[in-house]
Amino acid sequence: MKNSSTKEDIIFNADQLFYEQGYEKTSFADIASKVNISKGNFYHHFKTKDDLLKAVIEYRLNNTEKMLMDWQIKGKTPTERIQSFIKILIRNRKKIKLYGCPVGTLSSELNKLEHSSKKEANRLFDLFRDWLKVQFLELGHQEDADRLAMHILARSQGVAVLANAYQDETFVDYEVDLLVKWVDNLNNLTKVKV
Amino acid sequence: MKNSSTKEDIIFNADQLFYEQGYEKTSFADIASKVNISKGNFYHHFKTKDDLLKAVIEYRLNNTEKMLMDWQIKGKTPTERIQSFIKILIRNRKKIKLYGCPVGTLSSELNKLEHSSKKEANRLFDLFRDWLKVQFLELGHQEDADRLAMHILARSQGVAVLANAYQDETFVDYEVDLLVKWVDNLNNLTKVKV
DNA sequence: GTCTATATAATGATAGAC
DNA sequence: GTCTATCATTATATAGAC
Repeated sequence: MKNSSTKEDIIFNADQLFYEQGYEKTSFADIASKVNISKGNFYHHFKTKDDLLKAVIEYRLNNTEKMLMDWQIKGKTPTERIQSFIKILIRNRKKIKLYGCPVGTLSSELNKLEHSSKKEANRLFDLFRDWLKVQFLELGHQEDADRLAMHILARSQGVAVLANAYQDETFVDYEVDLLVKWVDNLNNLTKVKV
Repeated sequence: MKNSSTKEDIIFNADQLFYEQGYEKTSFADIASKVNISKGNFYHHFKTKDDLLKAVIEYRLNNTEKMLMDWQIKGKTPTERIQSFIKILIRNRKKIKLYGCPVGTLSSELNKLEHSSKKEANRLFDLFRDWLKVQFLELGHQEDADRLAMHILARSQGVAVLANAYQDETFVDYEVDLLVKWVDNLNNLTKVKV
């Protein structure tokens, strides 16, 4: 495990650079200089740049899974858990303002590149989608749980795109309020139904 | 005007390629082959690639302005006009599914590249934002016309990102329905108020 | 495992003939 | 205005010494 530290360093820094600059724009030279290794050393750990991307996506998938499990434990009700998701826009708004959503922007880029890893990158969306769906199912939305999950995902993506375009953090706050109210409203309707 | 045809050809094809593949990924070779000119000829019309990007953005700005003026004339009420905007998601859903929103994806890419033209690219958002704001003002939303404009812009962007990620056109239809209902509801509330 | 040196291909860009 | 070279630079990737 000791000698895997450089590999982890590469993944960690590539993850950041891919987010901040985009995958295409980020060169091995960029990463090598940030990790403080030579470009040659690189290829001992990853055969190609695509290979590195795969590792970064896997890293992100793991981190996301951990985060979702954490939310699952800490939120006492589905509504509370959904709000953990919504509030991520607030928690990360500084980075979202600067670089957009890491999931959405990578997806957009890889889709345009027709990149072989685009499917894997979109699995990041699946993690959120499936997790949200579970919450809506618990709230009693048997019929449209997936639709509601997609809706809330789309709303979040839209907020990220515009916060990034306008470099505007306060816009995030306002839209998050709207989303929270939307969830509360859903919850109330459900309670009335039941 | 006759000899400007090649220049226009370049802009027209670059516009498409920047949308489909992204700005960074699209090379002069790509464009030259599509326009059927040599790479050398290129530099007679544009000094640099950045220069070409500026021309493409200007081209898009002009087209967008024309489209908005057209909607302004053809829509008889603000609600009808806002729906022209929303329905663009339906009209362009095939391309949105494949490449996302041309405005949003260019904005995201240029923001990550810290490109000198990012401000100009974001003016595309401004055109829609200002136009939508006018409609909401006419609907009587003096206080929050801009907020409503941003909200509807964000919703549209979110739909585009997810339709692209999931290569799903039907999702667009569903979200467009929700948006239309949202506008109708606003309109009714306004009428009641007045 | 890490380095230096290098191969190779593609990119944006230029020079100059026609 | 368009073409055919060609250049300089950068990118991914490899070879081989340590």
